[in-house]
Amino acid sequence: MKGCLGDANAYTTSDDMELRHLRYFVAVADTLNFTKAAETLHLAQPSLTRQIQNLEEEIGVRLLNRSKKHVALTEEGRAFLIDARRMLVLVAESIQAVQRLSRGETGQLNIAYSSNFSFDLLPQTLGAFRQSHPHVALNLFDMTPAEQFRALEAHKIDLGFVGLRVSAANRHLQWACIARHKTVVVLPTKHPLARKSRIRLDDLKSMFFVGMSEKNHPGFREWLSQTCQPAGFTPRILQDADLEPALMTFVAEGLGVTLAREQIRNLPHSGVAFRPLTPPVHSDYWIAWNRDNETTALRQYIEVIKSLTGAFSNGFEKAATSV
Amino acid sequence: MKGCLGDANAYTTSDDMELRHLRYFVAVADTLNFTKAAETLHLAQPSLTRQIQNLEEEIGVRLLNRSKKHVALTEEGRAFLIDARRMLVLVAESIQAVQRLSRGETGQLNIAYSSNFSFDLLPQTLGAFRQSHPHVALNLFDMTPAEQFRALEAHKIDLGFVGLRVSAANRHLQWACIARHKTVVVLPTKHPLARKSRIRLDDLKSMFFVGMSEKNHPGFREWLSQTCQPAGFTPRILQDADLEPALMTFVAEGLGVTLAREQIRNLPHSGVAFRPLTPPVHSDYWIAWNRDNETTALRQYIEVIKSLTGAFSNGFEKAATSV
DNA sequence: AACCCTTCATAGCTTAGGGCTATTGCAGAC
DNA sequence: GTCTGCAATAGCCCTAAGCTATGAAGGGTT
Repeated sequence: MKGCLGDANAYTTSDDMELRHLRYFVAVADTLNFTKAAETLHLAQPSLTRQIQNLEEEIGVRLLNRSKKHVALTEEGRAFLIDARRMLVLVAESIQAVQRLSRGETGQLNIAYSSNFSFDLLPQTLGAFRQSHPHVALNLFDMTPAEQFRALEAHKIDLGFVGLRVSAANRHLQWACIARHKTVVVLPTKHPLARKSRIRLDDLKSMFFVGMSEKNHPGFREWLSQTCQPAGFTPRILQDADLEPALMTFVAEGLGVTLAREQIRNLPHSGVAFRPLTPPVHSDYWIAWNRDNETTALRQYIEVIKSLTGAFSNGFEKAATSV
Repeated sequence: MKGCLGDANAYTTSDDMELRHLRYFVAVADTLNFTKAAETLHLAQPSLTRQIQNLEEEIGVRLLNRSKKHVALTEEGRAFLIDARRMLVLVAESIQAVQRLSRGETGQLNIAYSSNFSFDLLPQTLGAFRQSHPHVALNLFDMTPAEQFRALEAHKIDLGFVGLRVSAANRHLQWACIARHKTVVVLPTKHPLARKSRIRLDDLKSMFFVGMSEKNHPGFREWLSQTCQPAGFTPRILQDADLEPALMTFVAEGLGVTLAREQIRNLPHSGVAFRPLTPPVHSDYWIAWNRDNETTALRQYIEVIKSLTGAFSNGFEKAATSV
C-alpha cells in the first residue's frame, strides 16, 4: 500500500509520468493525427510530439507507429489507451466525488440520540435534511448521553443529541442549543406538594432528591444544582437512577423528588405526578459534535436543525451557539 | 468518452492536476507530516507545501486540516486518499501491463492454419512457445489459405500458415519460409507412369493436370507453373478442386495428375498413387503476417518457429526470410 | 517528372512554474 | 520564560513545457 520503497520494479515504473501525458496520448489516439490533436488540446504540434515521445521513452514502450502520413496505435498503444481512458475518468470522477462531498451533497452522518427522551425534533430534522440531501447516508444510534460523549471522542459518531451541556467535557466539542424545554417537578402522587398545581423551587428546599447517575448522564447533578441555585439551596440527592424509567420508579416509591424536562411525561409512569414550576424554569437542550469533524454535510444538517428550532422558539439560539 | 468539450462541469474538473499532486498528497497523508513526507519524496518541505496547496486550490476542496503542530485528513481528504491510491496503483499497473506486453510476455496471438494440410510443425511450435510464454493467449483458426489472406488483411489474425507464397498479395505482408517439403507426383494408381518408382518432371509434359482453385488456394497455379518451368512446359489444368479431398478424388477418377507436398499422403486416399520426382523438387512452406502488426509476442513466436525449423532443415531460412 | 500539400520531427528560444534556501510564525513542551 | 518542531511565506533559480520556424518525407495532382 505504501511507497514500495525497496522494490526495484517500482523504480522502473517511472515516477515522472504525469496525467498530461495521458491526456495528450488519448487526444492523439482519438484523432490519429498529431496536428489535429494539438489543435483540440490548444497546443502547438511540436510540443505534443515531444510529450508523446517523452511518454514512450518514460514507459519504454512504443505506443504509436508513425509513418510519415499515417499514425497508428501499436498493440501496446491500444492496451494503454484503454487504461489511460480509465485513469482519466477515475481522476475526473474522484474530483467530482470529493467536490460533492465538500458541498455536503454526499457523505455519511452518524447521529446519536437518547430514546428515553424521545422528542419530535430529531425525526423532524432528519426528514427535512433527507429531502435537501438525498445522497447523504444518515445512520442513527441510540445511546445514553455518556455513551454519546465517548462515541464523539472516539469519532464514532458525528453528532450527538446529548441534552445537557457538560462543562468539563472534551474541549474539542462544539455545542449548539436547539430547544428550550419547560422544567417540571416530578414527585410521588401522594406527596403533599402534589396537591398544589404549581410549585415554587423554594418549596423543594428541604426535600430529598432522586438523580440520574453521572455514569450515564454526565452533567445532570451540575444542571440540577444550577437550576436550584436561584432558590438558594443545593439539592440533596439520596439516590441515583441509571435510566429514566428507574428514575420514575424511585420517585413513585418515595425515595425523593426530582426535576426534569416536561417531555418526561411521555414515558410510561404510575404513582408519579408532574407539576410546573412557578415562576417557570427552562432547560436548554444541546447537541454536540467534534470541532475537528465538521463535515459540510454535518454543518448543513446543523443549519437545518437551527432553522427548524428557530421556527418554533426564536430568539435564543444566537446566544446558545456561541461557545 | 471523448473530451467532454462542451460540458461546463468538465471545466471545473481542473485540467492541470497531475499525478505529482497525487503522489505528494499520498505521501503527506501517510505521514501526516509535511517535513517527513518531503524527505521521503526527496523534496524540500516548502515545495511540498506549495504543491498540496495547489492541489487543494485546483479541486477546490480542503483535504488537510493543518493546525500548527498537527496535520489531519479532512473527511474529503480521507475519501480522496482512497481514490488517489487507486489511481496511482492503476497507473503503475498499466505501465507494467504495457511493458509486459511489449516484452511479449502477455498478449494474444491469433493464428490460422489449414487443417487439410496438417503437418506437425504447428503443434510443435505452439508447445514450445507456450512454455516460454505461458501468459500469451493462443487462438487458433482453421482456414483455407485464401481465408487466411483475407483475415490477415482484416487484421483478424496475426499470423497465417499459408503454405505457398503469393507474389501479388497485399504489400503489407511479411513472409518467412519455415520448411522445405519434397514435392511428389499425384496420379491414378492405374496410370502408366505409376509403374515407375520415380518420375521425371519431363514425363509430365503432355499430361493434363488437376489444380487447386485460385478461390481457395491463391498461388497454386503460379507455383505449379514455376515448378514445371525447368522442364520447359506449362501444365495444362483441366479441372480445379476447391479442397484437397476433391483433388484426390479428381486424380483418382483420371481427370489428371498433379504435384503436391509429400504430406498429402496423410490424407485418406484410394485409387491414388504418389511418386517422388527425380531429380527431387522441393516446395517451400511459408508463413505470413502483417508488417504493421508486429507484436513482440508475434515476433518471438516467429523466432521460435525459425529456431525449430532451423533445427531440422538448416541453412535455407536466411534467404527465405529476406523479402 | 515537377509540384504542392499534409504531417510528423527537429532546432532553438522563451517563460511558467516547480524546486530550493532562508526566514517567519505559531503552538506545545520543558 | 525559552526551546523545539513544523508549516507557511518570500524570493531566487533553473528545468522543462511550450512556442515559432524549419526540415523531411509521403501522397496526390497536373
